[in-house]
Amino acid sequence: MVRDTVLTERQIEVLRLKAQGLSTSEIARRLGTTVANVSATERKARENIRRAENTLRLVRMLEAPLSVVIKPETDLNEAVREIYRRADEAGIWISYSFPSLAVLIQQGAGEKIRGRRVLSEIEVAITREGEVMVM
Amino acid sequence: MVRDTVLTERQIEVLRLKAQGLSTSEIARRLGTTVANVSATERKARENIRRAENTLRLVRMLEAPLSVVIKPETDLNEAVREIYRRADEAGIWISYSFPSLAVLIQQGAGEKIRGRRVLSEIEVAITREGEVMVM
DNA sequence: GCATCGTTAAATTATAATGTTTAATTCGAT
DNA sequence: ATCGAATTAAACATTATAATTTAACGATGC
Repeated sequence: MVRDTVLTERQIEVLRLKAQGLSTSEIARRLGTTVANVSATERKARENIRRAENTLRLVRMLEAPLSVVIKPETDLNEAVREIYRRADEAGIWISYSFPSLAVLIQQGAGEKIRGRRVLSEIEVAITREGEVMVM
Repeated sequence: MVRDTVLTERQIEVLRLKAQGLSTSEIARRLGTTVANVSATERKARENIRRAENTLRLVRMLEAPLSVVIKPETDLNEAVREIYRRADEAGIWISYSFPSLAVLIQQGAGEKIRGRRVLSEIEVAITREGEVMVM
């Protein structure tokens, strides 16, 4: 990894040629390999990019100065109120309105919330910048 | 990798405990291993995080709609003017002043520039947002 | 139907990264 | 100077990921 990224030289080369508008078969011809190979390589490259994004998000969460644990059986509205309260105590200004924060948590929690009821424990991280993330 | 990141479970665990303020030896005790092991694991974790950052920067460069190639023997000031000119043509507003752009390029180019003289070819990518990156 | 183009799956080989230990080293503070 | 805490290096076994091929599958246009 010459550039010190999570992509291999091959993956970078494929992405570069794709970005230049070349078709998969053209890239395959240039690199002297099969279309299937190029396609698979591009796929892995994009997986790695997604992983890199997830990594930075996780790190932000780990570094978050405040984490709020929502217990099972809590109502979603109560959970949101709790988050506001705790952030307030910590002197952090949440950058979301009540409804949009509720949506954010509902989506981030996935199966851990059904309707407005919290089914299993959720950990919510709040960054210094008021960003809210579900762990 | 449960969270689909470039970090391993072990690395995440070490980072989490570190973020909670535990000392290396406390973490070692908890994880049932040596201090050296924890230290090395944390180091690798941070390397991976840096790689993730570099990856996203590279991807932004690859997706950049404009790339300017600076030839050897060019004067740094001329290079900067060239970048402004080409961005202008492409309807992109460079978000840097002349001097700060010169500094940015000088730093990004490393050994490729000595003083104000470009020694070997430099490729500069310009994003839609006017961000400038040396490839 | 049948080319064309691309994606996906499975299997294999090659390559690279991880976790771990031991020992040596660095760094601050006292 | 030395004590405690942390980092680094070297070496190894283990595990994970990459690249590649072949074959099958899925669209899309004619």
